[in-house]
Amino acid sequence: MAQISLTLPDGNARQYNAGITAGEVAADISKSLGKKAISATVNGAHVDLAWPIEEDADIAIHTMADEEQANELVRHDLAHIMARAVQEIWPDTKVTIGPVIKDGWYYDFDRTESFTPEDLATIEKKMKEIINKRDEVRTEVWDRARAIKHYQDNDEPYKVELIEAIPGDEPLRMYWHGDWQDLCRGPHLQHTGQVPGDAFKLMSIAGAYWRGDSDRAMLQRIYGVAFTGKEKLKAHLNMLEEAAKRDHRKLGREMDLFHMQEEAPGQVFWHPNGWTVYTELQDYMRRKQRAAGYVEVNTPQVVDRKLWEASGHWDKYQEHMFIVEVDEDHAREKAVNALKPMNCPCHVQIFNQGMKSYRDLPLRMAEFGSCNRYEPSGALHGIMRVRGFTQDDGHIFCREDQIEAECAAFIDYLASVYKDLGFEKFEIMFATRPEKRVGTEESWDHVENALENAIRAAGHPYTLDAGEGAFYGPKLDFKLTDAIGREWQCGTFQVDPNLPERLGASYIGEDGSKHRPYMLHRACLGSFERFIGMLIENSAGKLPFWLAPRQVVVASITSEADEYVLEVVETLKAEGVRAEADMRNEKINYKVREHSVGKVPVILAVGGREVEEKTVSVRRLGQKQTSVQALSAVAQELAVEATPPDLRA
RNA sequence: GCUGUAGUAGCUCAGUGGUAGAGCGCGUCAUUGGUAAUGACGAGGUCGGGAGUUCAAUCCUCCCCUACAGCACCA
Repeated sequence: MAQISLTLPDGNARQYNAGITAGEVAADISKSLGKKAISATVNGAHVDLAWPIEEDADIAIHTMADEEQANELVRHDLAHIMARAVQEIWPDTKVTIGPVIKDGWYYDFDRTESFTPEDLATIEKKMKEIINKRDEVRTEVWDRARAIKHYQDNDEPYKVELIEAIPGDEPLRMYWHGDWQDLCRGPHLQHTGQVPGDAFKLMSIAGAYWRGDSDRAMLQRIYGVAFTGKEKLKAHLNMLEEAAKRDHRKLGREMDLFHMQEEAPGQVFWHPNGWTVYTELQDYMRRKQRAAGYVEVNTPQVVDRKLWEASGHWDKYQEHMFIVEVDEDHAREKAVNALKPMNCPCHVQIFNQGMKSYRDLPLRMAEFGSCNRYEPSGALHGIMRVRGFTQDDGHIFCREDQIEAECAAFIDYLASVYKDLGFEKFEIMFATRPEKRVGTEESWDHVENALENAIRAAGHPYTLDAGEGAFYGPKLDFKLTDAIGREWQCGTFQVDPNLPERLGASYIGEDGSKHRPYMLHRACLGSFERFIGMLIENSAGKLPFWLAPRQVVVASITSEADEYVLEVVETLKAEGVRAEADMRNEKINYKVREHSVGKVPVILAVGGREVEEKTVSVRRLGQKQTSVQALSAVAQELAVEATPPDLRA
């Protein structure tokens, strides 16, 4: 029998007969490792302990202490165990697929009856029984024909389809958890008892399309989360609770920022507090973009379909546009209009007015553009995904040789804005040509190269997101990570050779003849609505002082201080601080609680002593201790904090 | 849009085939207090909309709207 050499992570090599399994290697290294081992990585591939190794390889044996591998195995085995539990309880259920995802797994089932939330407890109970049985996990390699026959005989049509879709004719791996069998790539644990029975939880049931295709059957998906230990599960559930507390819809109500109602689905009624945040942010962005060399414009809301036909949007997005037709009795002539779903075609109209010279380029045009899109009802989510929104939109008309510098300048601009708003780090995704696209391959090659060179030149790391570009051109997407680790795509930078062509934009070059400009679409916040929603969730409502809608409440402790309360408020207002008086006949405890719930960053309490001494008792949101300070000093300090970051000395 | 769940007072929610209840909030009065809820009293709802079954519907059935979770979508 041939000898092979297996190299351990510490560099030591051991000799074995070819065909030895990783489990046997583990047991050979030490008895305890043999017991604790759960899987192995062989030449970079994560495999079962029962997997035979036929040639020289690097090998690492994993135990439950190897978080990454252990989580994968636990979640993967739980997917199988759950599917087995479901089929044991409801034998007429058809199985499909059940992959591992972040924090857990899901499994999609086809069953006539709907699962109910109560069913989850039943399934969980059954799963624990299976785990307690410590059933062996077996694997066999079958050829395709046998596997297909097996699933046909067992009336599992989805599995048949899956096998038929696997390219090539390599043999398939079949796994058994006890008597229950599934087609699977592996790897798995050795027996069901290795899965921690107290570190998983079934979370929810939802519909999901078979193979992610909305034209195909709707299956029932059950989601679960799982970890290697129950403390980790607990920590995860706490995190979810924490996230729920930050929900912008809840905070939006508690802080009296905005509301939404049935009569205007997907549109925001901004209340005074929320609108203060909005306008404060908009004022900031206006200063920033002016400083970055943009000219600001404004364009119509209701635009004839002819323009959308010319731009190509009518064809592609008609169903997602609000169509506006004036009543025939009133209209002088019949016209079909659409609420603008985007600003780009309108900006080209401005560009097209008069002759442009190469000397005018790059022309950076910005608009706080209000757009309306008829988003599918299921897509709406608070103020994060709405039907009426305002983008911090901008289009740069430029020559090809200017793309690189404009891209670099935009990344600087965006980094500076994000930093001011409390996000030090962001990620760049480089999205390339999608399947459905316009333009020639040469043009795509060209523009993708130009954009990639531009990011490289900007010296920022990026991740390739192949096939995710816009239909007209490649793009960069900018992702922020919030305080509890969630990612948000906000900024974008897109190169578009298509729209200037379609809408006939041109400039006169140095050579005296007409040329096509490139159009760069870019946004930093994305939309004010979404970004504010994200800011609320990121800060759990504790917005930075300069953005906080109610910055200071001056609360009287006794009515004797009322006059002084007003004086303090006036002093602060004169310093540009948003201050208000609370002289209600309530106890100070009550006022402190109410304004704390309302996320007011600073409460200044004043009673007899403060009136005497011209001081205020300062209480910062979230802090228990207070400090008594001179009014003048506090006013100066708060004036600095109230200044937007770009205006600070 | 699809699957599922839900909609009762401003908010959070209980409840019932015989036209509704709590806590908070709101109003009035008393209370003048020292950093996350002072007390008493009071007002407030055609039970999401429409149709049907029934002597009788907030409750049962059907349709619609909206929200929530996920999927699909996101110029």
